[in-house]
Amino acid sequence: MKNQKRTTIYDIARKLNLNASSVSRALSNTSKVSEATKKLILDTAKEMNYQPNSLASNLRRGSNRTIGVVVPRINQNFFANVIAGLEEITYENGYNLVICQSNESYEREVECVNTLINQQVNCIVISVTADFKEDAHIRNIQKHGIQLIQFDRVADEVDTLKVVNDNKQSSIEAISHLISQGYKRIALLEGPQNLNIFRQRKEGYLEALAIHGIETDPLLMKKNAWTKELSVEATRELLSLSNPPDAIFASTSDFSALGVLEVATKMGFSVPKQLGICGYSNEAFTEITSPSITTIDQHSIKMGNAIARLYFKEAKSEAEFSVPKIINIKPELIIRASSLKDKS
Amino acid sequence: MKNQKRTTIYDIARKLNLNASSVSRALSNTSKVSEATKKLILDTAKEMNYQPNSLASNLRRGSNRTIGVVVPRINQNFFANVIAGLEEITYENGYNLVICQSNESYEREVECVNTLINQQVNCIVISVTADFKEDAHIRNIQKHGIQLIQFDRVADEVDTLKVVNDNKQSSIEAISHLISQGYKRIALLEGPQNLNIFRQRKEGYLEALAIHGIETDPLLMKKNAWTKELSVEATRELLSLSNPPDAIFASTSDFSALGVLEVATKMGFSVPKQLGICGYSNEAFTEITSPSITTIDQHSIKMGNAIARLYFKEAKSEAEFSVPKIINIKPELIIRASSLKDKS
DNA sequence: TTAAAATAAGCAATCGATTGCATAAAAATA
DNA sequence: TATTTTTATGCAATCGATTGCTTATTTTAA
Repeated sequence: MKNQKRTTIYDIARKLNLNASSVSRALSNTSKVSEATKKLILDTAKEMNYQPNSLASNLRRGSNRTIGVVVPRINQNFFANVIAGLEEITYENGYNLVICQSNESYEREVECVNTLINQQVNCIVISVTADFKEDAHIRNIQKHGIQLIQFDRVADEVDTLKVVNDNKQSSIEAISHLISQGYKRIALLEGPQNLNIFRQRKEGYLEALAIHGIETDPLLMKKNAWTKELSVEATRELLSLSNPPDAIFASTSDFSALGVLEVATKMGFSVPKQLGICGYSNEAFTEITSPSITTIDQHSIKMGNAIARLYFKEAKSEAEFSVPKIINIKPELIIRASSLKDKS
Repeated sequence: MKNQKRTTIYDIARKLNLNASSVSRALSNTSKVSEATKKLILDTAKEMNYQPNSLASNLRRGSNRTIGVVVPRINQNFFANVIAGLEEITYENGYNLVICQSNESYEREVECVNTLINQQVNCIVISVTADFKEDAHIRNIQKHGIQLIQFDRVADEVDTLKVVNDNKQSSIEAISHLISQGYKRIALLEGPQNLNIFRQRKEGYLEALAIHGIETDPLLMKKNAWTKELSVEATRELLSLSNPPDAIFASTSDFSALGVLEVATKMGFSVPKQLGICGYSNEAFTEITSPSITTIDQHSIKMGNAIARLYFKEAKSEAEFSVPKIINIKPELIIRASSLKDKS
């Protein structure tokens, strides 16, 4: 069974005393085959359990109806959802997805990209690693005439199609909400600043404070607090200050926010009365913690949809496709108990 | 830029006044090329930004170093983790993953499988839909000489490599634990019985009760309660019985268990004092509900690893690979507050 | 009945890399 | 120096499907 030979169009042609070209035409249903032989060919194909060899036809046509995806982690909620959203639309269009994960390693990301280039995918959809160093591999995609769409974590300086959240705006909304609830000393847990998304969230934080005439305090801005562990650490330091914050914006993730909540509870700060909390991503669990956590929904599935639609629109238009174009998906502030000082 | 031509080995050969075969040999680093020309070729390849065309070489070699995966939903925790586990090992071996989701639709599953067959993947890894009808498409994979590994939700009657959880055993452990805590009327939320995993979990439930000499009560076994909504419904009915259960085993998922918890709380049953709860899958949130939920961890990442390792072991052995072989991953009962009657 | 038009089917090149076989050149041996 | 062995390179077929061009056959029009 291992070395069983597959049926090819030549096998079908031989059996019917026809030429392979006729079989090909019958199968692809293009003109120039009589109805009678077409039926004959289709029946024999089914009978012989024929399955077309995509490798061959893709090689010939120079396209393989495939979109390659490179993400840091497949099993991270946000990325899994974006991929699900992508899959929905690509499937409708008869395309396939090849998925790679860079595991937050720059070297591995480069390898993934190269593999996808070799596979001649029609488009590469990428969200770069936190470990991002150079953009040569990204530019190389374009050099090979492959459509490129960056999303969420993007290399700003490369001109490509981009689908992003408006991180700055959502931060502004989150902070404004906290301020409107009466919180006055708002701390920030930052992510690595080499990633655009974390830079933008910080900008939003700073701008919101400025708008409301609140002075910033360097003591309240914690760098690199982007895992639950790091966040626990940072929160402990913040809450030990002689003048501790009365709210914490965990701009990196809901996991960080969860860390904040745990430490706060342990240290006897009541949430939201003494400490307001806002996370980021709207992970499923934020709804069921006590108190539930205020957070920002990134509409990840919609984002996936938008990326795929962008590709199919751009790819089908004959226009120059390299016109830089940025699609902004508006995130949504989900207000829950952890930031409702008013009502507590 | 759109129609930019890619560099091929012929371009390199022409530039160096060599034959393409030498270029190919130099690049694949097989013998029979002098060190001098090899260096020359490699340098020119880099200079010309050459990327091999995998389609061509795969066609020629008849293999494309790719594993196809078909799962019901990419963004479901369990599957996302299995995929992550798969990816880890396949990457180490220089293979790629092509991922498809069937969206719990049988028709779509068949399509996915066909696409993967056409793509000549080396192996198909599949977990079937709840909507499972016939196994012709699964058998077809084998007919085409493609390695096949089923996992978790498997079509029992097809002889293939399988990687599964011991669902029956884990159910027995869960129920035994509940009994040991003093619960006496234990209800079961079942999943669709056309899926092996749900049948096994039910078997385990029945067997555990039998072992402990507890009679079963048909009123306590709720069919098809496998989403949070259905589970909420079922729980409401159960708790409205004149003689309600004192524990509920949500064998379908933690989401169902969450539904149980919510209804119980709303109806004034205190958990775990009056009602014990056990879920399934160890979703992240089970740790942070109040009370936290007892559940069963399926070791999903390890499962993905095991599947991939199985393939690479079987694929490399020259032995008949179709020997049916089943790998059992032992799930682990994670005991949390929701089932600790003793201490409450 | 014959010429023109339309249709059906075959031929052969092509996509790019791989590989068995043949040959030329260099190295080793006699 | 002549002969054998080794090494490096070229030639050409191959993987399977697609497609422009040609030829054979049928249909339609004159």
